[in-house]
Amino acid sequence: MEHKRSDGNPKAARVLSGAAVMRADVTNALTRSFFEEWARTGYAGLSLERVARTAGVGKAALYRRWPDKVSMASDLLSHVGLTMTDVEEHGSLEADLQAVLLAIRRVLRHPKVRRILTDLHGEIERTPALEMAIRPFQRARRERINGLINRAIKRREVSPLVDREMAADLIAAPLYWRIAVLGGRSDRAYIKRLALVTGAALRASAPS
Amino acid sequence: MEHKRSDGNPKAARVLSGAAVMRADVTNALTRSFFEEWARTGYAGLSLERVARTAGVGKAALYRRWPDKVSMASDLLSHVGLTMTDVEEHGSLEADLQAVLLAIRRVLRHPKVRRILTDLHGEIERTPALEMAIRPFQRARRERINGLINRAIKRREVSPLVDREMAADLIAAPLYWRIAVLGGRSDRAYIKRLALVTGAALRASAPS
DNA sequence: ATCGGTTGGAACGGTAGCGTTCCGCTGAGA
DNA sequence: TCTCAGCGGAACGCTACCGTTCCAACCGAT
Repeated sequence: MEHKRSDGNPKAARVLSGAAVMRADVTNALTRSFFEEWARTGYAGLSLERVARTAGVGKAALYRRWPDKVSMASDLLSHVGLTMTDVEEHGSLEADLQAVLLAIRRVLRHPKVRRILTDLHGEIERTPALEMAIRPFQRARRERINGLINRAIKRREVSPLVDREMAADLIAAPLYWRIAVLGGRSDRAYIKRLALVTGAALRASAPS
Repeated sequence: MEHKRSDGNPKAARVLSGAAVMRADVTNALTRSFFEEWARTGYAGLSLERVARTAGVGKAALYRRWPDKVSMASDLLSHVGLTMTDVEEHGSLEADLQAVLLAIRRVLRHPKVRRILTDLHGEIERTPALEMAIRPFQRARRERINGLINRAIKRREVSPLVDREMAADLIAAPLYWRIAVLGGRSDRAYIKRLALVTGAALRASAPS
């Protein structure tokens, strides 16, 4: 991952001394088009030539920034904001769960995010470099759920022996399955019930 | 779906009267190569030319059977055996759940199946025809879970008001997420605990 | 033995993306 | 004002796949 775009902050363009620097608006247009095309055609069908074209940019401008598709994807993914700052102390396990589920739904509601995510999960088997790029997201989700469980333990709502790994699966999977895989709906009532049911599952998930 | 291969039984080749019929061994080689390549390159990167080549078959033989990629995929998927005959009366909700989870794991353990499945879930958004082809599988899974719930209701283990739709999500999703999306392990102890926890969730899933 | 349809193989023209290179233009720093 | 690097755009040679067409060889049914 040694790109010519080294600082990771496109907005710093054209402020360096000496000579011209790559323009931030071009970088932004390329970034937008990349994800747009990714959602439209999938990663495998993604053509950098088309990305540059729909960005209204020459191919040279793209290849000056990234050497190839997987580097561009990894770099752009690693620069996506994580926005996981919510502390989420809502007073009960079920309330915390509902907040997490709503946050997950908020992300999965964007059709582009949904398409890119499902496509990505299929592509990772073929392109391990992409797995590295999304590891921070997985870690963030895991820590978020860990915090939720720690609070529940402190409240004596679940056993300290609760299986955290299984808990992570139990919380994230059903909603992802429903929204992203099956393309189904999930209104607020569904989320609320899912939070209650998941809470019951977590309370029962201590090893016997 | 009006292919020249109309009977859906390749083994009936060369028994009709009158003249030569497409050879079943060629059809089988193409089928095998199609899924092989699908697992290797993904649906989007799947090239019919390569399928014919790796099958040791001329392109003409392939195009004589299917007009294009999506027709071939739909046809082949619809001919995959469902093997959902197990009645599964194991005496308790948890035992039934464990049997279903083990069956799901048995399928997801095959790397090719896993790859094709995750790829398929991403591709469906772009190729709705594929969705039609896997509907029978979804229906079979749904009925299997419905039967499981009916037996649990009869045993008075769960409320008759249990949310069947959510139950389907709760049962299938965590294991799929763990094995296919995260690429994680799932030994027999994990399955057993997951069955217990899912059972607790189902018992709690009646509307308040 | 003849017939008819499938076979593997090769080739067709067309489309498309890759990664590179060159052009004349623009605009900001010196 | 001059310089210089990034800019859009066009073209390069290359590779690959599409869907079609032709061929001689083959083989089972009649």
